[in-house]
Amino acid sequence: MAVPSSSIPERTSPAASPLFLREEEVRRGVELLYFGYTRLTRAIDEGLAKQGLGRAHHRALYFIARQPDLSVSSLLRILGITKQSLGRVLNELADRGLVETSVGEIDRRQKLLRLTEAGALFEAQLFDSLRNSLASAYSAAGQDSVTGFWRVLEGLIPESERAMVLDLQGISK
Amino acid sequence: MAVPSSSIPERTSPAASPLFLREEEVRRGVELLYFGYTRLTRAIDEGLAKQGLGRAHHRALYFIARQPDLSVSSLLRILGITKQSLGRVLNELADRGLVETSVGEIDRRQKLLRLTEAGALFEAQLFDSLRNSLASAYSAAGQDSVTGFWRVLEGLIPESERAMVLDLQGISK
DNA sequence: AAGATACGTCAATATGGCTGTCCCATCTTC
DNA sequence: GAAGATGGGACAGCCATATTGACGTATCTT
Repeated sequence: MAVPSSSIPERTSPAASPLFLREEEVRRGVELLYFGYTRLTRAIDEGLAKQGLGRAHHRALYFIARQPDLSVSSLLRILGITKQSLGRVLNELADRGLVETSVGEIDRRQKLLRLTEAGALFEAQLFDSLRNSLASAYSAAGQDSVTGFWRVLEGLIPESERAMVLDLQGISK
Repeated sequence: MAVPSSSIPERTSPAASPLFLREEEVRRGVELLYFGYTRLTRAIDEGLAKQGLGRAHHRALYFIARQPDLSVSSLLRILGITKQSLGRVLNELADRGLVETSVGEIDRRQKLLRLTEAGALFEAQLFDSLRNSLASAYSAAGQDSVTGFWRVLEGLIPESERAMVLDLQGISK
């Protein structure tokens, strides 16, 4: 048994005490999440590299595609990075003609972000790669598994942020 | 509907054609994976920052804890990074007295890695944070969901690498 | 003895974050 | 209408983590 497990009572069954899991169940989740997540993004990295872009650019493209005309501050809230970091990314995307902005109608201080035609095409290409990966994983696992997959992941997101994520998905819960 | 979805026939039901998912199901998976994964690691980042370490160090500590006396090349294979990158990380961990090495008995060229007592203690602390997060997500979702969660994630890992991951977990499948 | 392998190291480079500071335009409030 | 809050942008410098390429040494295999 691995050294750091010494303090964990392995005899405790998860059914008896669901908040004190056996180490193997935790490690399995951690590892599958790590490898699953990195493999999902790996395919995309190649497409991005061809354009001299990185994962940060994809995240911006992705969420702009998801919610056209969202404001810079909304995107900042979603990504959880600083204004400066996002600023660089957005400038690079604008330089390449993938993203364009317009002045907010309600609040003229706001800049609303959306993809150009080229940007939408590029994002769609990257999205295809995500769809292919997820489609094969979903169909190999079956619909019930997919629901469980979603449920567990939702539980990993702190209460305070869960609403934001579900909002993105149009879940008004 | 988001711009890049234009090429996706939303009418196609996933049951009829599981390999051509509706966009919303893909986006939901992508987003939950992104937010779930980053939130899981966020808690750990704080503990690491106190010691002046980063996520890369944690990954090394984690897998060394998981398989004491594993070789440098095994760790390289698991992490999928370059020798140079790992070298720096291991040196920093050794400098802080968290990791120690021994010469391989079978093959004296190998260096076998394991945690010192301090290293094991530190890794156990970080692991606690992982266990807490996963425990609450698992128990909120229920055992069936957890199984589905695992199944989908396994499907995200390419065939060629799946054996390596399952090996870690003692699944000889 | 020759070649492959395990490991380490020097050097340069890229990416994507961060902090701190300062600025301007616009909206809100008093 | 002035004061302050807010949305957005920009400059400078720093840090962590990864990369490539080249080279060196000890050890194992053939």
